[in-house]
Amino acid sequence: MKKILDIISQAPLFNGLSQEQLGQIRQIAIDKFYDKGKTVFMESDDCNGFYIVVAGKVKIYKVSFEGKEHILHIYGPGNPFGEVPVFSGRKFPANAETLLRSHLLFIPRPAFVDLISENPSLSLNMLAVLSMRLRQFTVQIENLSLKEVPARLASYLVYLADEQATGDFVFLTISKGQLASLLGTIPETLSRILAKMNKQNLIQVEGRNIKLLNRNGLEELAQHGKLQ
Amino acid sequence: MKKILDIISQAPLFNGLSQEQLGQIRQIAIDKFYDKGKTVFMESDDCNGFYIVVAGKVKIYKVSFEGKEHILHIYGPGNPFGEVPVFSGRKFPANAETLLRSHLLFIPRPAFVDLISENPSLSLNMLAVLSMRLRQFTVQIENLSLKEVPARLASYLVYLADEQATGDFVFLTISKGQLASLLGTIPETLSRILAKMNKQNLIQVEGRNIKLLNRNGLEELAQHGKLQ
DNA sequence: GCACTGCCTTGACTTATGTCAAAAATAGGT
DNA sequence: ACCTATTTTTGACATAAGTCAAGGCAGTGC
Repeated sequence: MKKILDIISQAPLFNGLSQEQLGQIRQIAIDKFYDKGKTVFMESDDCNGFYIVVAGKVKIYKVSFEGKEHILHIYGPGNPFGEVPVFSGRKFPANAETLLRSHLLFIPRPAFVDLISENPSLSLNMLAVLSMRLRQFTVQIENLSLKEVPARLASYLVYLADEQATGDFVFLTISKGQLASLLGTIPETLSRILAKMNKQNLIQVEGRNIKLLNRNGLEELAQHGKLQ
Repeated sequence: MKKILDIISQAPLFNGLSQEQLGQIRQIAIDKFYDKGKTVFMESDDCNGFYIVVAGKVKIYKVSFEGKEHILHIYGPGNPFGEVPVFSGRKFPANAETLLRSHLLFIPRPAFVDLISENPSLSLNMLAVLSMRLRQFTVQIENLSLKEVPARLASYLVYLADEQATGDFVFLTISKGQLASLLGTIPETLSRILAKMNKQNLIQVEGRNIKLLNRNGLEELAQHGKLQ
């Protein structure tokens, strides 16, 4: 119990809330446990609340008519997801599935709406979370429509290196197939591009460990990038 | 003055606010007038407030390194834009430019944050607006990564027909070049696809007037669409 | 009426990326 | 350690969509 409060208190959404307010949130939250590969909700399901990841990993994704899948986000501990229909009404806009055995908190809509109406700082936090999402989507759309796959990959690798703060070593926490889906492409294409980057001494791939050999080159590629 | 209040009172953002609250908003708002084709803000500009369209039309867009442009939204009267950095801090994530001579309201950030902290219904409205945007972006990303251009165009035409509620007649309020950019493609490709749809008796194009001849066919194309 | 400008269309060509199929490598469970 | 299932890589091929270039059309102003 203690631990859960620790995790949610570190989430941006609950940033700066008092112990009492956090307690209120814990009160209305419902624990949910899922095995790996389980569906949390499906696009067009009715929504009566949203979720927060306590432990594990969840992918949010869309599926095309032909069954091809595009991953929109992958969320880990501290991240909320599924909030959109809480405020816009309607159904979930995408699907959610666990990538690992996961512990989630479910926050029922009515109680949360009450809470947010009474706590300006909570509503400002939520506005900040949604705004950050919009910002990320803007980048995703830019990438998809204005950049080619090598540029998207380069940009993702540099982003990962910064986030993991492990110098020039990057570890993929998801499979390459999932990475392909996240970048809006297919495993074959990703594999070929990784091989090319390898050959050009931009990176050095060993399974899920990737070493960035030429950060400047990658950053340039991320911006206006062709890869011969 | 009266008219402006009418317009903003109809915006979803200010839905259900009292006359007094609307008055408060009008008080902090600053009128701005722009000729056609003027820049309202640029990506990475600092943000100290957001805008609402009173009259005219504004495009929100991204530009690639090579200068190619992708339109994210086109907003008309009643629509707010540029709110993201108000809540997430940081700079504007995209560019804004008027497509027509336009009258905008500028809402300064500090005054608005005060207002929203004191008005739960305003903050819930704002959450709803941002959530709707996220929903739209989800669809855009799905379209860009999982559908081909003919499907995106078909889906846009059907959407327009519904929105304009003019039966099977659609009028493009933007140039075909801009439509191409909105669909994430280029004018040449759009032109060719329109010609193909014409030949297959799905639509009948006459300048900016398009008649939908086979709505079912278009809807099917929008979902799993190949166009031979 | 005529030229000018911007927008749209058409054609020939290139290319990035997807598809299909098979082999190779890796991971997981017993 | 072994076997199976999944993931990844590689190859040959197909194709959607971009590039470049030229011509047509439409509206505007002189």
